[in-house]
Parts: sequence; structure tokens; C-alpha cells
Amino acid sequence: MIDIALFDEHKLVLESLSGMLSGVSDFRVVLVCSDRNVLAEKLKSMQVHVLILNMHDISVRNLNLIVQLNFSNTKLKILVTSVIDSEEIVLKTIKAGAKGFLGKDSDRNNLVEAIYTLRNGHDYYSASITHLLLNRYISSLKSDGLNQRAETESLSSRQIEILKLWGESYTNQEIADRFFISVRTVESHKNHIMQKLNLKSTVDMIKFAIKNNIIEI
Amino acid sequence: MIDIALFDEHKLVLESLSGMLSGVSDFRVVLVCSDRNVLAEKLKSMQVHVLILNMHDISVRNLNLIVQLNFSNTKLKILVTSVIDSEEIVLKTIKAGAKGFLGKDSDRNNLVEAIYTLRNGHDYYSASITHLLLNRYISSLKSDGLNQRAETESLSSRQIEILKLWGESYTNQEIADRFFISVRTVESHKNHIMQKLNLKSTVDMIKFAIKNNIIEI
DNA sequence: GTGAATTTACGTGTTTCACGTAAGCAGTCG
DNA sequence: CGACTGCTTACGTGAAACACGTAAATTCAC
Repeated sequence: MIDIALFDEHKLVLESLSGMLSGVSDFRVVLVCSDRNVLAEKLKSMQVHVLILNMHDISVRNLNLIVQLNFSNTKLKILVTSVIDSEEIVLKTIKAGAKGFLGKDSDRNNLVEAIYTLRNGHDYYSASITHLLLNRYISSLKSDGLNQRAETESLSSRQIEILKLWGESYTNQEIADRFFISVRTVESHKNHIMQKLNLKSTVDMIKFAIKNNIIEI
Repeated sequence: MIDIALFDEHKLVLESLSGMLSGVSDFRVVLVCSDRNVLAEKLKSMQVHVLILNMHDISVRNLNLIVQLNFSNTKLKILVTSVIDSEEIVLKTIKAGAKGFLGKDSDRNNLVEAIYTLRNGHDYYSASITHLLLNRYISSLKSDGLNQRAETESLSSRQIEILKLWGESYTNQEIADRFFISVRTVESHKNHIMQKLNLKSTVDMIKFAIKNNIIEI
């Protein structure tokens, strides 16, 4: 028997979901709620296996709820459902700690399957979400290897050399010694980099260098 | 009509693959090869749409071949097949520039489908690979989000506030004004952060802040 | 309530930043 | 060839930031 909690801001949705799940013999809907505070409070004193969280938006309120519930109840598995299956919402909920996500392409069978899967300790993502994540991951893998040739090309090789050493926490003096040039020259190079890239601070310069794979985190 | 090249170190495999693909009316096997240098040389003067590369190992030799072919022939789509569908080989081939990967679970239909897909400019990964990549991505996403409670927790909230503003390129003076404290105090906070985390430079401090999601790139 | 950590702040000397200026040199383009 | 552009080198000056030490008031935990 799997104990399930339901959350949705719209009571109508709650009722229909509850009815749908009650039709499955293994499931027992033990909590139905449309108030975040009440939900968090009640879950503290209950043994719920899976919480189904229907998200209408990607507000911080919703994401915090996930983080908070995960923190206070480590056994609880959170399944997020949403009609908004944008990359943003999916990534953010996963980061927040959701164990599954059902997009708008999911049906009753997916929901049942997802609940079983989560209860067994695994993750569940519906087909459209799987595609979304995969494409994103693949493109991140690819850019990983090839990004050296973007904005970086506007910098001269000397400028990149200096940026690289500086990004490894060398001081201007150390960089100057390394290249047999004056400290003032190192400063000049930095100034020129900042002008060229229109950066306002050294912090921005480091961010740029990281973005463009000049320095490693 | 899709022009296909085949590469495998074992001639027997080459022949069987070639026979299998010739059975598809849209396909024309125009090159069959078991020598890397010959392959690279011949591909320079030919218009091949898809190259099927069967990899027996993850050697640098194989990966370099992919990189090299991708570089010299940008239109060529490389489909890697391998019985080793470990994470390592998949990730490395994708990074090297392969457009598709067929694991050991793939059959003739997958191969045909993959060739069409690559020819149309899309990527193709077999089911087991899809799962592999997805799981890896998801776990990377998760660790991403949960890391806030690692090293960061050793910093006080004030220290994090200051680090955050500083990471958004605010000057010490601006931070001081924001919090109604002295510039010296802001400096003190930074010093304390560096001591506590054992960092040698401000560059390291920025890296730390980025790693721990305190500031965004 | 005692000790540890946090937040606040200053002193002093060094380093870096910001902005301007500029000379020598290589390449380009009419 | 001469004008122009961009790169590398470098300095001057004043402001800002850093390094390191010290230290008082406050908060928090045990």
C-alpha cells in the first residue's frame, strides 16, 4: 500500500486527482491539501510515501516548498506535475529535489507508473521531459569541448595568457616576472581587456574568463 | 539516396554491415575501410553523408579520428556503434563530435533509423544510451542544487550577503552603504571569509562563490 | 555563564584599479 | 609610400582594494 498526498491550489483538480488515484487498489490518498503551510505542517507528523505537487508556475514559493519538504522529510518522494513543461521549470524542480516530473503529455497510466517508480526509490520523467533534458545535456556536452572560439577570439594571445595566469591566482608581480615585463604592463593588459570587453570590474573579468574556458573553476 | 562509409577494424564485421545496409534501397555504401589513415584520406575527396564507425575501445586514436574527420569534413555525420556502452565512451565520443551512438541493444532497424536521422541533421542515441545520459545529467543537476549545504554552511549569513553583492560587481563602498556599515567592515568580512575558507586570493573567492551557487556567471 | 563565533571597526603598508598618455612595431589599404 | 589600426610595452597619479594584525560589542550554544 502506498500512501499518497496531493497538493494543488485548485480544489477541483485535487478532487479529481484524488478520485482517480483511489481507483488503484495499491494507493491510499491520505492527505489532500491546497495550502502550503498546512501541507508542510501535516506532513511532519505523517508517513506519506509520495507527494504529488501540481505546479502552476515556477515561483520561488513552489520551489522553496520542495526544498523544505525534502529537508524535513527525507523519505518523502515528491512528484511534480505541470502543464508548463518548459526547460526552466523542469531543471529548477529537479534541482530543488523533486524525484519525478510529469509534463502535459502524461496520462493516468503515466501517473500510476510514476508513483510506483518513485515509491521504489527511482526517478520518473515523462517522455517529453526526457527528450528535453537529453537534448539540453547533449548540447552542453558538445559546447563543452568546442567553446574556445567565441568571444575569446577578440582577445590577443598575450591578453589571454595574462588572463589565464591571473585566473590561477597569480599576482601581477608574478605574472610580470613570468613574462619578463613590467608590472605596469600587466596592468595595462588588464585595462585593455576590460575596455575591449566592456567590463566594469575584475569580478566580471573572472566571470568572462570562466565562461570562455580561459580559466577553470 | 544516402551515401555511407563504413569503418571497422574487423573485415568480417565490415562485410556483414555492408551487406545489411545494401538491402535498404535508399542507402549506397560507397566506402568500406579498416584503416584509419586510408579512411581519412579517401573521405577528403568523397561526398559521404554518414560514416559508421564501430569502436572496439576508447583509445585516443579513435577519438582523434572523430575530431579530425569532423574538422576536415563538416558535412559528414559520424555514427558510432559499439558493444561497450559505458558512460565514458559515450561521453567522449559525443564530445569528440559524433552525432549518434548505437549501443549493444540496437538492432538493424535502429541502425537504419539512425542513418536517416543523422542525414536529416539530427542526433540519434539508442535507448540504453538515452537512459545512461539522462541519469548522468539528472544526477549532475541534483548535486548542483544540493551543494548549497556543503562548504557554504561554514559561512555566516552576513558573509554570504557580502560575497553575493561583491560577486555582482559592487564595490566595497557600495556594499558598505547598502548595509549601513563601514568600508573597513566590509573588508574585514572579506578577510574573514578568506581565512575561514583558506583562500589565497580574491580570484579564489569568486571561484568559490560560483562553485557554491552564491553568485551567477 | 563561559567560551566560541559573529559583527563591527581601525592601523599600516602593499597591491591593484581606473584613466590617461604614449612610444615602438607589425600589418593593411589605398 | 604614408596614413591608419591594433598589439605590446610602459609610466603617472590618485583612488580603491588587499593583507595582516588587533580588538570591542554582541550573539549563540552548551
